[in-house]
Amino acid sequence: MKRTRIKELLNLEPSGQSVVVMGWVRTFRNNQFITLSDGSTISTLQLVVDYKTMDEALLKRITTGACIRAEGTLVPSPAKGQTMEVKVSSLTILGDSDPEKYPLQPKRHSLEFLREIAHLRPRTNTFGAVMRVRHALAYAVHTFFNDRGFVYVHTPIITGSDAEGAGAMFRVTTLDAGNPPRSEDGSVDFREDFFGRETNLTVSGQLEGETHALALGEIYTFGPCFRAENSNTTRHLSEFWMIEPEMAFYDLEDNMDLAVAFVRYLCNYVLNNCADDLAFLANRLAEEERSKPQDQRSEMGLIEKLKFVVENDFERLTYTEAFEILKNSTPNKKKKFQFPVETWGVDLQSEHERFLVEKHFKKPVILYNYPADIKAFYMKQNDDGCTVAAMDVLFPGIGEIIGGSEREADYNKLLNRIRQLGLPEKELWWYLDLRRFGSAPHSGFGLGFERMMQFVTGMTNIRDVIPFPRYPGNADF
RNA sequence: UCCUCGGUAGCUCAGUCGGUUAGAGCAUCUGACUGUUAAUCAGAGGGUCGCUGGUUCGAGCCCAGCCCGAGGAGCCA
Repeated sequence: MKRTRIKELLNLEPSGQSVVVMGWVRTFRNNQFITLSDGSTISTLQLVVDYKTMDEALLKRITTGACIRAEGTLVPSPAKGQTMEVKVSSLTILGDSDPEKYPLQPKRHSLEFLREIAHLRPRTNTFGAVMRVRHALAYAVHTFFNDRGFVYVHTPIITGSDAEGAGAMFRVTTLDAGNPPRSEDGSVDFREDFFGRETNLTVSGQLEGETHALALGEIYTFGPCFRAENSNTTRHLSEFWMIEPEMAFYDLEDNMDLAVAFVRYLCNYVLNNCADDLAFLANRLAEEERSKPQDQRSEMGLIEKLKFVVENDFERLTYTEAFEILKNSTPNKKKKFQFPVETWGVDLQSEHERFLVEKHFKKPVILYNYPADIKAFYMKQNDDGCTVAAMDVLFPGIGEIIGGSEREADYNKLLNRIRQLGLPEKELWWYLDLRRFGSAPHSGFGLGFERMMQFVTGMTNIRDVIPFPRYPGNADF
């Protein structure tokens, strides 16, 4: 007989039909009741065994973590806690689990501890839910763009360009680290390396993405990015996944419209397709909030937060408008900010973004038209001569979830900026070529997939929304 | 990288002013019970107090250095 997954089984009418289930034992109570999980859903299935007739040696092997196959009949449950259960007629141990050594106990574990056993944490309720939501969110990304006629472009993971300056890069090399070939001046001779030049892991697919936007119209990338920054925070990873749409003929406003529609779609998709996992995560978050001091608790629960994003418009304002609000804000006047807001042009700190999003507007905020000096070289220079057509989408608790801009389409303006900043003009020849041959106004943005995951799941540490987090000092598993 | 806090049993933690044999709950094991819901009851085992050095008659506790973890900051998505 074929196995039925718990998710499907729970939709059946229990009427004594024969079923086969397989999964992992969560708890075994009273020598009779097995709580079984097979990962298909957050819900577990209760199996009932007859300890009087079952072989005692087999009974002893039903332990937390063991993998079993059970055959029996699906019947309504006489007790509270579940609507149906399986009366087991035969049970096989597929994989034993030594209870003295299995690290997961039927109790609450700290997320820090679970990070140390990242190979086993998907067996917990929390990480099971997170990973199912992660799948749904990734799927939603593709359906959103596919429905709108965007082309999914695979930009390179190994890259020769080190021009974007989005952060320190990881070198890719096959040279002997202990004894690399040297040039006459003593420096490492990368001409001898695998690609005949210095190569790194990509920090962003944007520049390559633009090449295809200026050929196919609307494209997006969705792949891993790598940054060798020594960042130790709850919202940074050395290896993370980023989604970067790039659209020909979009101006900054079109870009913002798309970003809002995108984020809304993702929230709505998860609300509609992950209800049970979301309910679990919402409850988890609520419990966590309860242990916080009152002034640090968030006003909305997880599900309300997602609905809020779906139903409400984001606040859009320019950097200059935000600057004025911050300058005249109570915390600034009372010198409560660690970094006071006084002169136009300063980069906004986390505390300022937080104030705008969490205190002043109390909703997601889009800031645009930033001072050119604090933004990247490729952004469209505005006519005012001092700002660029950049936009950042700021979310409560997470900060910047999207960063984007209209791109500079004018060859000379772009070249001047590259020279001004002393960037490697020669390396960027192909990027400049896009402006030499049939240049077009175009825009795009990058959405940090894990940051979106944080928002959607309510997990506060980014290391807990990716299966195997990489961060400084940690690349286990 | 900087700031703050932390590291005590498998897990989560307590440990007073530096003072006898380092504790609890859960987990595990043994027995009892047998319609349980992180089952319950009784009992048992389980410790390099992060590491190294120092102060002291005496250090889990004080000092120094190092390692590891968390939160915040910077960088950013």
